[in-house]
Amino acid sequence: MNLRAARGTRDVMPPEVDRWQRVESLARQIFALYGMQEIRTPIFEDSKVFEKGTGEQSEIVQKEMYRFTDLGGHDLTLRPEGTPPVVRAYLEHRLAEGKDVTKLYYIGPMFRYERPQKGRYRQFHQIGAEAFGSEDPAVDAEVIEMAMFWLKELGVESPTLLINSVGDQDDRPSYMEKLVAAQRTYLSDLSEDSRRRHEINPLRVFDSKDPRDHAVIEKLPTIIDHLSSSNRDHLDRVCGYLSDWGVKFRLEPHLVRGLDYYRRTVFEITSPALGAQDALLGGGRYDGLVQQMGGKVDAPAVGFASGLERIVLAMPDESLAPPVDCFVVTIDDSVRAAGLNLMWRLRHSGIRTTAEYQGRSLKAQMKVANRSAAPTVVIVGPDEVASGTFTIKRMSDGQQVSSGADSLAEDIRTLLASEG
RNA sequence: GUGAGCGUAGCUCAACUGGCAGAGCACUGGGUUGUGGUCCCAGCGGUUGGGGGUUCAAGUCCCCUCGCUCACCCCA
Repeated sequence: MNLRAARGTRDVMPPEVDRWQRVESLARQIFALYGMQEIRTPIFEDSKVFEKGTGEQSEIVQKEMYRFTDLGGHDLTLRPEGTPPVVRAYLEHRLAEGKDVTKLYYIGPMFRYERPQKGRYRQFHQIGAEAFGSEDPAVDAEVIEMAMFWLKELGVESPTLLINSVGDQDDRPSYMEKLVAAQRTYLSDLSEDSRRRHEINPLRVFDSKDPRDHAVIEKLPTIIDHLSSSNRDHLDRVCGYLSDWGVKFRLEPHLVRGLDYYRRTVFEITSPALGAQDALLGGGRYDGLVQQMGGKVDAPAVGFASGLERIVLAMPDESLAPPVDCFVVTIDDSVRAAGLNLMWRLRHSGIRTTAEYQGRSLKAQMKVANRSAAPTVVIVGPDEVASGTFTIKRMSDGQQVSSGADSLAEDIRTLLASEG
């Protein structure tokens, strides 16, 4: 085997692709109920979009980007996440200058150069949603509730919603001082990785999976206890709406996000059906990002991104529907053209139809039909062509009925329906 | 970037302390006229991931390399 999909990429083959289509179509359907509209941004952007948006110091920009110079000398990057391109488009098309709340969602591939493992690929796919232009906690709650509604309709296995607030410029700086000071006193008890986090991004110490760190983490001050009164109120109101709308969640003071732009509300939805990479979806409020990316004034915003590979992993197996309704078999070459003609008519009457194309025997054609999972077979032979009456066979029980060329589609539909 | 495990037929896997590469499933043909699935018969299918070494002899032992998987890390 010589050519293979590149490391960290994979083909989504039938029938798995049915599940992907279901995830996507249900997202479109449900997000529309919240007034969301789709945006399609380019797969690659000027690298500055991610340096300014994702953050120059972030792990993603530092070591995970598919970054290249094109033939014209432009510094470009395959998008590692969806939010910065959407913000860029939001600004480029002057949406920030109106007062309306803008709700956008996107579906598409993202790229990060990481070691592949369960639920983690170098090309992966996200569905994300962003709401710009309001700091009403109702919008935070609405976006979260929408995500939960969607996952519930998809039947994903026990999604768990975690919520926290990471504060903003009013309360975060003084909290960070306390946190760093506290971490410093326990420095020798922390793992090497957490000591590094302490230097680069102290909040992420809370994310450590190293058991040695857990004891220290328990003793560190949490931001939720140091929120300003207005940020505490914002969080309480988000939680209040969620409770009103029947969304179960857990307040998790240790929840932090990897991206630096989050302010106030952060949330994550996990599922036990996954491995170590158990976050199905994550997001939060990112007031300030619009301005940081060049907006004359800021537009507050809140959104999330979900990983499709992970959602599909967490979905239940469902019995797959047959890919066709009918299979046409022809007894010999003399009736081949008549058979193909019948197939053409069926398709134009809305019956999904296929046939065998290797010129094999009737028996072999029947085997192919059986393998195709087509629920019905139309048999075309010299007698049928002469009389204009064809035989429809229902594969589940072998029952056969005769039908004229004009009533064939209708009779197939009847047979399919009576099967239940 | 770090660590561990694993690479044998299309798939799932066998092959004792080194001794003729196998099975099941799948696939192809047949079991007498124009009917699939179950059953029976026959058949196709392999540089044992690749390269080197040790040996009379390597799927098996050693070295290198490539790939896959899981975890760390990162995050969706």
